[in-house]
Amino acid sequence: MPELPEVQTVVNHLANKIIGKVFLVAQVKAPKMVSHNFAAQIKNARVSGVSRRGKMIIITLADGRYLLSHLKMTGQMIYLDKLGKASGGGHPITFTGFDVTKPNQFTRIILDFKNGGQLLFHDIRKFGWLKIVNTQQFQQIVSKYGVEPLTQEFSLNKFKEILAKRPKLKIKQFLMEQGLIAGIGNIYADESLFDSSIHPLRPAFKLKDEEIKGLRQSIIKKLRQAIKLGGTSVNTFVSASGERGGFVAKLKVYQRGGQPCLRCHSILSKIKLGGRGTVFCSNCQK
DNA sequence: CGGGGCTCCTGTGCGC
DNA sequence: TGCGCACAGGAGCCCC
Repeated sequence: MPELPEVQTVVNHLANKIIGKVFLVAQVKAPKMVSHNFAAQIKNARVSGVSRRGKMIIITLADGRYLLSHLKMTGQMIYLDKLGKASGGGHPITFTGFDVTKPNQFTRIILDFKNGGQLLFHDIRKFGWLKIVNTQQFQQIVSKYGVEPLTQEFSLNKFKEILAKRPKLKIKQFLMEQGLIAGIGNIYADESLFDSSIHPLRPAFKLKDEEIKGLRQSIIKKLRQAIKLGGTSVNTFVSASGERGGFVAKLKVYQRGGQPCLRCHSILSKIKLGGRGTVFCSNCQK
């Protein structure tokens, strides 16, 4: 599922392709996934920027509005050039037997640009969305996100400060709380906790200074590593050019429940925490 | 506040 | 072979 590194990967690709382009027509095959009157509102809008806040994709429009999108679990945004090819040099890949670099049965929204080029929004489960908002709505949405972990703002002091806001929350759930830290989901929460040897059920206020320091470093390290490798392709993630991510080979605990810990060879535990699968090593995460 | 559960949705993989 | 079901889970929502 797309988290900060995967969304950043998509944003990086899109930024190179669609800035300056003007939307022409929207084909909305799944009306629930878009905001009211979407097709009419997107028409003739010019893209002036592509960025990210947490796991949300922000496409800035030249007229002051914003096209926002969330990939949720299985969303994909694919850019096709005027020849209908997914540029970026990626090899075409398939998932559930379908080529993601062309429209298929999971293509929920197609946005055509003037003078060629298309943006495809694929989503098997239809949890993802696209919406157009004005400046005021945008400010309100963005203000609900917590600190960006890959910015200078995410200092050790800042981390301690936000941990103190929710002292009783289990550290894994804390890490996934978008209003506290933006962009971490199930994969990077589990991986960061393993990397820093911290048990996912520890209450935030019980972390020692050294552990907080280590966890912060692990979060930054894992997110940066994943961005460098183009994200993690668990299930259906692909970049905007349809490529799979390379971080999947670096996963140490995620989806490895019941398998040996790569550090101490104990069998990794798997539990449910807040409805989410959580894998950790009960021997080396304390 | 924390915790639990439900909801949206659909493909996959299991047991029988 | 095919049916039924648990599971995957981001995030909003509800209730206790």
